[in-house]
Amino acid sequence: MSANAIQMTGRLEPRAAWTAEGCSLAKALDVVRTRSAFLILREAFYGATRFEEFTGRTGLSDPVTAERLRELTEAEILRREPYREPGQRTRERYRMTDKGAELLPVMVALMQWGDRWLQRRGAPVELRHEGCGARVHAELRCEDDHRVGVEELELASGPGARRR
Amino acid sequence: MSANAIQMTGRLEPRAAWTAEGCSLAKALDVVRTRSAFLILREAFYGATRFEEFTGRTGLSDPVTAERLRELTEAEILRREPYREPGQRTRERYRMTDKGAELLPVMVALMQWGDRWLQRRGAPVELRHEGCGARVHAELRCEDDHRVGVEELELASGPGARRR
DNA sequence: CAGCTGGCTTATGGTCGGCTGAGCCAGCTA
DNA sequence: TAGCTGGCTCAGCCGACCATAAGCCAGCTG
Repeated sequence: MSANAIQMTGRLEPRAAWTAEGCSLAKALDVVRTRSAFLILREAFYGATRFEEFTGRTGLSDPVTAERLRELTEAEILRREPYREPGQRTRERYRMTDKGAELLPVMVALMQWGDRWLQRRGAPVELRHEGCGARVHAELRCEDDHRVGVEELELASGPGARRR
Repeated sequence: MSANAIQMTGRLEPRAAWTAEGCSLAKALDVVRTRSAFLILREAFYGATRFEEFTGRTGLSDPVTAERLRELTEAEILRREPYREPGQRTRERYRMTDKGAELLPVMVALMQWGDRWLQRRGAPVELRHEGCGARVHAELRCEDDHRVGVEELELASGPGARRR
């Protein structure tokens, strides 16, 4: 067993007896699989709401941006809502739903991995805890609030597992 | 400003004055952008090391598996090493490097989002803390160990920012 | 009422990600 | 020596992802 692999317990042992069919990771990737979707979500977290902001800040083309916004809205990660600036006509803007907001740990985790392994001089952008000002990162915790490393993880069958 | 967006501080305000060029998230996505790469990493975390395990458990075809293993090895996320089972010839297997292991929070975060929003009956597979047995999840913390929600985040310029 | 702007859509084409099906090579086993 | 198995490679194809270039429409501003 590799040093960086997760231990198996209970009904998941032996590994040869099951596959990850119906896996939540695969399902999540079916919803947000593309680079463009991640970039649009990044900008949504950064506060972008208007079409032009999304294209301008991500460098994506108009057609891709439009298609992705449609898909993310369809998936209820973004919500379209009308708005009106003074002296302007009514337009649509895009805001994060709670479902979308819960993708934040994914984004932060990816970003910090990039900061650590792919940048020379460290993070170009840092996340800070408002008020306290300390840097923010994503980490694994158990419900008893212990910090958890790879070697301390066990896999177990959950409530959504298919019985056979 | 949307309720689910991050606040800006200091040199990052106003947002119109900067773009996320050189962003770590985009760089990370350049390394692991495909569904197949995520699935292979999932299986590597679950303990797979041999070519046949990767193809069998992910459902990916041979050519894609081979190409992805090559790319992940090239990116130093996996490491090839020779091994030999008794009465067999020497073969190669793939193991996670430390760089690869640090992608675990990304995988866990994606998986838990899928568990929460895309499954009917909850997680098919659960992660537990070895020994203590409590369920494990990914979350955001600051260096002072406070739990951090979306509305409590601030963006600031980091050491790797481009000055102009 | 002409023009401009924001927010798109349409058309076209290149590159990438994935599949199937076939073949190849090393070395063990019969 | 012939076959089998694991770990691949090669060829050919299709659909998804992304770009560029152009056009469209609503409604404000001159």
